Amino acid sequence: MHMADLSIGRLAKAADVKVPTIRFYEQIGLMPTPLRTQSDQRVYGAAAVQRLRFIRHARQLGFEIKDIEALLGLADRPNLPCAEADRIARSHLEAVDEKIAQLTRLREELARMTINCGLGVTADCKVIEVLSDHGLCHEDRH
Amino acid sequence: MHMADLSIGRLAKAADVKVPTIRFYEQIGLMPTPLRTQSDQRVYGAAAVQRLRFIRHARQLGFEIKDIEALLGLADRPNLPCAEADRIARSHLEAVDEKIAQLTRLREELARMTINCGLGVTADCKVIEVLSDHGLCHEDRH
DNA sequence: ATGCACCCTCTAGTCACTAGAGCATCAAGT
DNA sequence: ACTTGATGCTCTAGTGACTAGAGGGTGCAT
Repeated sequence: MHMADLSIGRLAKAADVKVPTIRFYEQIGLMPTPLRTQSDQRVYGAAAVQRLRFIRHARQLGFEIKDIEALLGLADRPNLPCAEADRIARSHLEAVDEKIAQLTRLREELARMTINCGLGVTADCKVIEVLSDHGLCHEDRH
Repeated sequence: MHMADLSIGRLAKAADVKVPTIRFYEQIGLMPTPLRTQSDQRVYGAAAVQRLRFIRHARQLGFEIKDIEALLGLADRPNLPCAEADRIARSHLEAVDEKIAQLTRLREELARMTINCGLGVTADCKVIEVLSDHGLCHEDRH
């Protein structure tokens, strides 16, 4: 065992990813199958830490695993033009913008719902009322 | 068959919900089991349209089905104080606010990633670079 | 009578994990 | 050397909210 070698638990700490998640990534082929000790325990090197951190960061940014696979493939071939990575990131950015806009509209509706509520009985409840009658809703995107 | 009665397909159109989704809601008990024709087809009345529209609107607002069940229960008992409905809506509003804040931070990082990218090769790609080295990321919430 | 849209049930798949059972192994302290 | 507790292993099944598909039956218009 090399000095820099890590058990799955240490890798998990080094990349801040849970142990079962690492095994799951291996199962779906996102992480390569590692070497094993004689007693069948996984052994990882520094490259695994790099790769797993990349994955974790991309997941936190909301990239799907398919996209991460593509990005990892690109990162491994530094001579390719980076237009593809850019395309993936830009299309993700668009999706995030759309999501923010949608959540902001939603927030307004929720705020209107709760602003005059919490004191009376259900019959006069703004929350129930707004949910019951879509015509009361000021949102026009659905 | 009453004049106002609807097949599942007509109900789907009336509430703008897909047919399999209605059957799914019935299966999990969110929609009541409807009457059937002699040939086993589901028959719905006006109440089903109301309920399904309520569900659809609440889902669009991002409420979970558990919450919707609770809200439906409250809507059926108009004499209860509406504090509970208000509590559900307010806690959902908080979650939405948090999500918007999170997505906004994320958006900034993505925008920084893509702003100088798309022209060179992968080795110089900002997207890959930022994902590879978390230290380059300005976000502090992870 | 023929076609076509609609309806039925049932199973399995999606996504990215998470939880749990049941067992083996390792590291540290006594 | 022994024990104890953390960590490791595999495997299956569950989550949420649907969605897709197989394989068939029904309703209505031409």
